Amino acid sequence: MARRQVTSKDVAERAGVSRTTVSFVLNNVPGVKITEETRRRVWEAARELDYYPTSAARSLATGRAGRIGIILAEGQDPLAADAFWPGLLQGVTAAARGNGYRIIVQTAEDVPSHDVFLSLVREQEVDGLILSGPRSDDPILPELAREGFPLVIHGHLPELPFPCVDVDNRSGARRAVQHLISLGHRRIGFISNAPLAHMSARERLAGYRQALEENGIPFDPALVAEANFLPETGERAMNRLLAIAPRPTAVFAAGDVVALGAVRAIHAAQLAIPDDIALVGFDDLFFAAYVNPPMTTIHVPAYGLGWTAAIALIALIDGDAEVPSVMLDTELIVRESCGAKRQRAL
Amino acid sequence: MARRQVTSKDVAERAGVSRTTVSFVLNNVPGVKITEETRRRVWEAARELDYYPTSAARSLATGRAGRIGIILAEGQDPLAADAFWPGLLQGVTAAARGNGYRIIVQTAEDVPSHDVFLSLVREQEVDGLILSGPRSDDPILPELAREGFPLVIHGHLPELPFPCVDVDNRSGARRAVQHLISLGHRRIGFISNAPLAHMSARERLAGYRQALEENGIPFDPALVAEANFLPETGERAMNRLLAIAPRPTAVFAAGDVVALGAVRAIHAAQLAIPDDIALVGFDDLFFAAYVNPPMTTIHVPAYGLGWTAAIALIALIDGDAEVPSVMLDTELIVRESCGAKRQRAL
DNA sequence: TGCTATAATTAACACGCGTTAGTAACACGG
DNA sequence: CCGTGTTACTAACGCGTGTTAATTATAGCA
Repeated sequence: MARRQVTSKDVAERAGVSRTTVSFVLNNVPGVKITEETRRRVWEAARELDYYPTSAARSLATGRAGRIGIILAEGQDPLAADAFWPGLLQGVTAAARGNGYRIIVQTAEDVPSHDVFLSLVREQEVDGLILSGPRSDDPILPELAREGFPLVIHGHLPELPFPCVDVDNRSGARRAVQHLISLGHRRIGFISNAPLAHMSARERLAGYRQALEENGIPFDPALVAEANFLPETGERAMNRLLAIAPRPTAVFAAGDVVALGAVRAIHAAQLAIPDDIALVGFDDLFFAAYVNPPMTTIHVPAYGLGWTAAIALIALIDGDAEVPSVMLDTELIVRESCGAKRQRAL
Repeated sequence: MARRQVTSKDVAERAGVSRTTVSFVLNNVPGVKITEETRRRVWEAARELDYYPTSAARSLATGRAGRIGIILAEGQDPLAADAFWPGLLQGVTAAARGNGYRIIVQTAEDVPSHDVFLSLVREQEVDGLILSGPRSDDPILPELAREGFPLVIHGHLPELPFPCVDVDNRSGARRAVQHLISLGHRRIGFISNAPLAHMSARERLAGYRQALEENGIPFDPALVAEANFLPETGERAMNRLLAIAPRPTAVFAAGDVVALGAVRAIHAAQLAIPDDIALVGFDDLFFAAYVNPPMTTIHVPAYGLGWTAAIALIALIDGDAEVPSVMLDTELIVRESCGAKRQRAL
């Protein structure tokens, strides 16, 4: 039934050479002289026997696993986190495959994060690790930093010397608000994606303020409403903004999920988007194109984040001393909710 | 910097026993008599040295990788596929972790699928494989079947002897249509999620017909419109149904993605959901709760699919001769688009 | 005491690969 | 003829574990 294991010894015998020569040829070891004829015979024997080197043996001999791990933590925003996984994973996979690495994923829902990944490191299952949304208080991280273990953070963790890969939240927010301003709005509300204790929320607020400032619009704290990941909190935040007189003519909701709640609140108030209130979101989660009206939002390059993180990690594994943190740029996706298309049509 | 590798030899020396004893104790090998005192000393030494067995060495010795692979193929429906990944992965991960397995994921976008997973099998990187949305024409699959390689299909592939795990599309569709019928509808349109060449589309259509039949409603082929994964195709299908006189009072869109297009078409025709046309979708993709109006749909248990597939695979790996295919049940999620809540409120 | 059975432990091998240090064959200049 | 290189290869070891077969200590019984 199960086919007999083909080893390099079999290939060696078939080609009439030693196992060493087989290894040299198949791995294309530089600096060893082997006749072209011998090389041919080895390759042919390997092909005929359908030889694949056993990964465990190779790992044991080389001391490298040939795998990188990625820890996917949900944080408090399962909806958005879920929406990012596929792109992130594809980016990591693509970059890793191009460099001969496989991917091990672990999801960390509620368990203490180091339970999930420490054994990966200690058992040498992986050569390096990408942490997406880590608990910054995990006591293992400083230890791994001291050991120089290759590790890349997706997100933000400045107190440790690991390279971080993240999207440029501030410039993205600035871009969104600038768009609204250039459409003529001057009274623009802000709904945070999360409590301001979160770095991403603070950064997006900073981008909002920066855009206002650059256009000489005074910042009004009353126009800032805090939401907390879930659509319901976005709805409540929007209702608070709607109660203000005069009402803002536009709102930047710093996360598509909370923007969904804002949409609901606006419709419940019998107001139209974008005619009564223009709306711009953030994240470009994949439902954004399909809600009513289709949402103008800031696209976050999930695939690019995964790719970049993997490339950075591989550089670390290869021993590069200084691998810099990276902030990826965002993109404004203009759909219907901001009113730009309608305005242009006039 | 990098800490010195701790081997079982170190543990043995520290505990004053042989390496063999260490292995016996730490692996809790049954049938070997070891003094309680010795056991204690070994465990203590292991703990003090922070010993973790190297996975490559263990794999080489045992012949088992301790990993299972999952191939995520997009098929022609990236939107829905993306929405399923996270739940599927979490289910697989949870079941695998509980049984001491790690997860290797490979995404297969456009590349020939066997390029993506054949080396995983041949290099013995994984003890078994879960294929999500495989190309049924891959010539490697019959070969793996002959070898008895542990493999589970997520989806449908009856011509090969692998266990399949899928959702019960027919009973789910029947449930959706039955719901509309029990709300009083008798003229119900059907929009397929995909061309009827696809098994899932045929099964969902069969469920639709079954529900009609069970309620004595004659089947009218004119009320069946074929869509093709994307929202635009759902929009076109809906427009065809809207052109029929008399207009259907309800529509079962056999996929949430095409249902989005249907929503757009209905709104474009200045009709209201559910007042003019009631709508039920399928899949419960996570935007379903947030579109306008919130969509009544059939929930597909992505997590459960992953869990079940992993459990089946582990049974195969453990040598169970007959691992049956499984069809998981669906659940009707009643929201606004079907009109049930409104009706009840009257 | 002497013999046997059992409990406790270990020496030695296997897993399949990469790799270092070495060998044999041969050419070449003097 | 010797000595020195160079080319083309191989013998042998190490990686860190699991496991089989053998060995030594301990108890039981006559």
